[in-house]
Amino acid sequence: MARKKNSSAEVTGPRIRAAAQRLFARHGYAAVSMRQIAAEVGVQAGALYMYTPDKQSLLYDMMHDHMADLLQSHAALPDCPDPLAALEQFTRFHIRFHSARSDAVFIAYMELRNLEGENFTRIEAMRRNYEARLQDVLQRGHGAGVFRLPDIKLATYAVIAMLTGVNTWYREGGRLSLSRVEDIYWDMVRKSVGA
Amino acid sequence: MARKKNSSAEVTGPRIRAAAQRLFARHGYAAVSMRQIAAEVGVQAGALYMYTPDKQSLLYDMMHDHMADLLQSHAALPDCPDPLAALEQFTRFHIRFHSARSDAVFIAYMELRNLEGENFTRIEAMRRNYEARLQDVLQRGHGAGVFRLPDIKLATYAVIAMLTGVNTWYREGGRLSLSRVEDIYWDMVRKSVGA
DNA sequence: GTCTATACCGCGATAGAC
DNA sequence: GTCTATCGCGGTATAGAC
Repeated sequence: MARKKNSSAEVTGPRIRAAAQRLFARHGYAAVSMRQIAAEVGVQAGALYMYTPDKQSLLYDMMHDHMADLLQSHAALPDCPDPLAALEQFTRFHIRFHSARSDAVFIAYMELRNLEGENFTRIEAMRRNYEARLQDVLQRGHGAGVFRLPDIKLATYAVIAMLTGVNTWYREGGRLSLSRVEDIYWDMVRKSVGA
Repeated sequence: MARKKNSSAEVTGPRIRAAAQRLFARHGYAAVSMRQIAAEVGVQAGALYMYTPDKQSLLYDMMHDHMADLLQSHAALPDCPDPLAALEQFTRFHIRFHSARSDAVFIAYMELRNLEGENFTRIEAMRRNYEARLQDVLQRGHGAGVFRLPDIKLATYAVIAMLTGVNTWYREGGRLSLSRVEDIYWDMVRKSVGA
């Protein structure tokens, strides 16, 4: 196409989304104003409305993109017929994927209640989809006698909560490398399901 | 004392705090207005300022009271010299205490970033104090050879995250009684620390 | 495509009547 | 102790110039 490259139109949209994500993660959706986002990008507040119909869409779109990326990336993993290998794969994938996107993850968990109507329903469904994939692994392992689980549903919640908790304290360049963190959590997850 | 009972002054204060807690938990501190709180109580917005100097104090006070209650209730538990018994005690205490106060717990975890200056520092210190008590138990058990832990600090984070996760799904009158939930989580916690 | 200007609203907080 | 009225500010979103 003969479209001009580096036109500011092609660059301002992504910059707005990036600034919004950073600010929403830091201060919370409700506490961030359109004026703040505009200032961060270096445009006037009115100019934002060339790129988003409103503030709510800014939130919904970033949450949707994040969840779609999560589901797609997880689906792209190689098949693991062995439940133990599948659980290890899930554990390492979850930690690695989430640690690389701390702002988006934080927003996805904290700002659900600020989604209006249909928006909430759609994101919630994607989250349940993801959790169901872990539950399938646990169910398979339980059926095969590889795991010893008092309750599949609660084990799913427990493992997800444990893994997602990594994001509350992990910072790059800290005491432990990410792959060491993966190792340690995998050890605890494996034990917790009785494998 | 000859003070009149049921004067509205003795009743309005607590009602304001209760309404604020309910609304903050449901919609988030930043999204709730003083007018909404007043409407919930059935007074005008201006009347709130007889009971709180400002909106921020409303948030800080409820978080402080919650954390103080948590620390005091935990300190009141009987001593457990045996690390395994101590970990079971902590597990059951945490689940039971938190499930009975879901609004306060939700606020304590979600609204930390809306505390200004000193307020943040003080609440954060109380939270670290509570987590240190779990870490002590794990440390003792590790030293005694009762637990097998790859990393004490991460195990603390993992157990806290797992247990606090109960609040995201547990509802009274659901499929499982609270003491059954305690049993199931205790089973997973015990296994995860290698006991 | 971005600006300035602005409409319109609701915010936290205060003052003074009752 | 609660009301009404109001201040000053900043919110989202839009209109029209450039």
